[in-house]
Amino acid sequence: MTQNSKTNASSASESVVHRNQQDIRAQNQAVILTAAEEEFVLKSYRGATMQGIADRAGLPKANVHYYFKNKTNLYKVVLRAIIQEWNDGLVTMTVDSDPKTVIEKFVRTKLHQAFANPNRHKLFALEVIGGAPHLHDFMSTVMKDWALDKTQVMKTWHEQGKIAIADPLQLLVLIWATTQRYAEFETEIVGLMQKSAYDETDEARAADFLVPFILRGCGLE
Amino acid sequence: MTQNSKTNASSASESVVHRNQQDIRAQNQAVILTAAEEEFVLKSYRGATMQGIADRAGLPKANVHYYFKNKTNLYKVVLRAIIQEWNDGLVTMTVDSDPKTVIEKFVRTKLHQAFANPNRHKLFALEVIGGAPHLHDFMSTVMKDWALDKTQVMKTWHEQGKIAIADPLQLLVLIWATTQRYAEFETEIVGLMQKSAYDETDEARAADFLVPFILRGCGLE
DNA sequence: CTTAAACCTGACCAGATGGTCAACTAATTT
DNA sequence: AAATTAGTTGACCATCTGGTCAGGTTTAAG
Repeated sequence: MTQNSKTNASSASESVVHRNQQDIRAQNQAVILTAAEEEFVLKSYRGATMQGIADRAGLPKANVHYYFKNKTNLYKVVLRAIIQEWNDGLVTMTVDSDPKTVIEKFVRTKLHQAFANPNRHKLFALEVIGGAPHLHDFMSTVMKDWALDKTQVMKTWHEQGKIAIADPLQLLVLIWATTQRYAEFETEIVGLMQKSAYDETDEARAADFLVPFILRGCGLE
Repeated sequence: MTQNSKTNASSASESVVHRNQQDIRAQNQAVILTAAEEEFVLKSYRGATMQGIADRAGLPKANVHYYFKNKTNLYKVVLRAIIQEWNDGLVTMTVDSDPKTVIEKFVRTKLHQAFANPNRHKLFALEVIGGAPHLHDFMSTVMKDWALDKTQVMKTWHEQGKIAIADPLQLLVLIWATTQRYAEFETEIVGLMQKSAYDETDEARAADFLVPFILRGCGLE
């Protein structure tokens, strides 16, 4: 796959097709970012090498440096994609929202992201486990504000008797844990399922289990 | 803390107290292992340096090599402690067991381990996320056998109408995810709780939330 | 008290890795 | 089609790090 884009490029140039510079930039950057994501997940920050990323991308190492100043910069760009995805997965919830609807949508959204982009979730997890050295700022501002706002809403729901959860932060942690787990622990779960990779049905199977389970846990449904 | 044991050792030698060799071995190995666990969690395998581990242990680098042949060997010893703890946390469950009792005990045991030894759980998670290169053998034998045996028991429970879970593997994943999360994502959770570390009440708070939630989710209680 | 065994450590080395650069080719502009 | 800008890359280097080792000190055994 990664190899392909290189092969394609060469065969294309044989037929004297000139890629315009915008495409060259976009393509190469994309290939490098994907390669970097894989390498960082597999080897973690220090274990990942620029040479390894270059090999995965099918480009010479110096070319990687041409597009991304240095290793730390490349890593930061990868992290930015994670934060972007996190923001996209937000769900609006106010005291007037229907708890059941909101919670179900939240679980499904997070679960879908986990299956769609496991590597990003793995990378996020690696960061947090290692003390979030590069995400500390994001976590203590954007994420914290969002979380505290939402727990406040859920606390109100509880006071109104709409939900059986007295400590909403615990629920938030549980939902993140259960959904993201499918991405982070892909290796383990896939192994226990006796297969070599998730198939198209696994996200649905997880959702079918998780959604009713969590709603029941919340005293809904 | 780590620093202390060095300071203590020096001040002890001032008062001409001779540590016997068995104690020396045991103490130094213990200090090094703790230091290694921290360093490996914080920096991951490749990022951890023997010098860094030595500094944390308050010993010269060459001394670390004296007790543990090399970096890989030291890492393997640390991993062995993880597997040991995993085995200790097993719960016996047969088709005749009471689901509610067994599940509650399992959750509490895992949760207690998570709070008691967060670093080990973080290290385990780092391994799995990175594709479990060093735990592959353990996961595809011991862990798999145990998990498949237990899902079989739970499947029988379901057929007997004792439990509302049709897909026990999903439940197993959920329990692992929710309990271990408190260790793995310590940084994040502690931050959201607006404190700098877990206090004595947090394990109980997690258990009070998790146990009823999961039992309700299983259709018990 | 002598000898042996275990422990300790500063100094050193070889290999790996991030990063640079000069010379080159390809695309774009004028 | 000349000039300019963008992309490409092999070769090179400084630094970091795992690992070794010789010569030392401390503890234990005879």
